[in-house]
Amino acid sequence: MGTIARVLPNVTGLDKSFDYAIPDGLADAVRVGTVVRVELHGRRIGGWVTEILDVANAAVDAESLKPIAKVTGWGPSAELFELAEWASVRWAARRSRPFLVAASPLRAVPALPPQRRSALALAPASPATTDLLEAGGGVLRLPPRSDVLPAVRSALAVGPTLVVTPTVANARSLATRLRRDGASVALMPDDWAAAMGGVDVVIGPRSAAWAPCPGLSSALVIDEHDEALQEERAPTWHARDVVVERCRRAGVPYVLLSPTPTLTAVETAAGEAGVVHPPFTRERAGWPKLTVVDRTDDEPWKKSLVTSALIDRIRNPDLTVVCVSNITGRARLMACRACQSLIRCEHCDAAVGMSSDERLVCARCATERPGVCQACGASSFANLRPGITRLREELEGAAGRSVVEVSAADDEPPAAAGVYVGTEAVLYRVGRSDVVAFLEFDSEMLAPRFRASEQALSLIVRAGRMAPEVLVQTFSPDHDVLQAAKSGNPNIVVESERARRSMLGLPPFGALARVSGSGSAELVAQLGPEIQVGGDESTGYLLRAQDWTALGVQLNAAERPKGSRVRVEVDPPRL
DNA sequence: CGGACAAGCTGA
DNA sequence: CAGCTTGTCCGG
Repeated sequence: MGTIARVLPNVTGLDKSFDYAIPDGLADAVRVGTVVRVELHGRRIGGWVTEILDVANAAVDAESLKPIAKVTGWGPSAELFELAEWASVRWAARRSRPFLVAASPLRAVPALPPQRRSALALAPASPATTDLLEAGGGVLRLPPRSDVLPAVRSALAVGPTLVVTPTVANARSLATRLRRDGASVALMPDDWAAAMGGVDVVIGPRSAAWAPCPGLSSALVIDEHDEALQEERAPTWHARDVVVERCRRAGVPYVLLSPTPTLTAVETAAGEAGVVHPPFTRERAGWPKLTVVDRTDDEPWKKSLVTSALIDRIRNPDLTVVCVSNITGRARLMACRACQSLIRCEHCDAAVGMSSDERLVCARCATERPGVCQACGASSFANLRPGITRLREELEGAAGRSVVEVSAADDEPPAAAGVYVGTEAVLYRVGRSDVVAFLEFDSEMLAPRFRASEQALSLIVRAGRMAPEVLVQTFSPDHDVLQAAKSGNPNIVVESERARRSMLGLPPFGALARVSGSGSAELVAQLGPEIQVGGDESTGYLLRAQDWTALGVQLNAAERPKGSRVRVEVDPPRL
């Protein structure tokens, strides 16, 4: 007798469900989502109950099945299994396991704590959020220096709210403030059990898009533009897209908050209430003062990164200045002092830098040769793009005070100083300052990535949260990104992106994936005519399709040759 | 995934 | 033909 449980093993490489008998004693403890242990092929493995079957509908009777060996505890609810199925197509993951792992507790949860929904109603503090929620959700555009707490309070006044932030630190600080306000909060991933038991707010980083939230009444994504919301490794799922789909399925509103919403967010919200923002004068006041240093004004022979505007700031002992340069110690550009020609690789023609032992090493093809000019044979070179170390010395000379180099690799917080220099990582490692200076912002704005404009504007947002002034050195002072930041109107970038991407069929107006690694040629060859294929196996194939479902279905259906190491990145984060 | 078992290669 | 490697199949 009894009923049958269909169990999906939590084992990589095994994408098949198996049926087990539910022993009478466990009948109450086993439901869809329950985490169990079962015997399979002579070993004990963990898994999720994905379905409860009636004996009448099952192919075999319960007697001939092995029993569930043990109930480990609570797991994801039924809706999240369906959402995981959807995500496995959307990001061509083939299996839903990675998503179910994100949706499951870290440790066994044998019993749930009691519900802790607070009776006290927090006064809604953001009328714009309340309006958006009533209108079915959308994008809330608030300038860089504004607080998102009122928006969260307005959402949780309506009912249980799911909040996703880019980092754990963001989530933790918001959680602390919400608790101080008297709300019950589950901070993910640690408070999985409390979240499943029922609280006012479930909050956490990216993976919290999969957190339990019984009675979900709305969901918020904080800093929707932040790249941390997308998983870097395949499957490259994006928390924003998961939250939006989850809300649509649950029939509840979502709010995407950002000073600079992505085109994807704006297009997504167009189906709901669209974009809401404060009056322009108020929005503009929340953006940092943007100082644009036009480097085309320089004398042509003096293209120094240390401009007079920058020197003004770093010489001022009252100012803390953070300098951002994306030149790493290795990426260099050199010219012959004798004949002025650029030093290139003799094999592939790429610009080469000099190694510490005075030899020229090509970063592209690894060809090495002695430090001699290929045009005139001289052996004295000028460093056109110095590494950070060299730049630090140059800045220190100009500043007349000590300059600290900040690198991403250091574990220690940087020593206190008046001037810091480093790659983008410096924006994550130094706290408050008076000026953030991007020494060569063109390499951000004009980077060969299709989201370069959005990413560059989001750097200004980050800088603007650190400092009241953002200084940008550029050869393109009229670029959309700078217009948008200067006027506090990110819509300038959204509109130019819309025009460009709709013409080129780039996301969100088309689906894009990169397939690379050995065996990708065989995989790509199986795709139907509705998928356009570019590139080759050495550089990786670029796939385009009308929509994500068409792309995902085909990629998941294609067979992978044995021993292949194919990497599939849907909506590749850095392309 | 990891065990079972079959087919292929090697050496005396 | 034992002894070992390599490959394919399958699990409730």
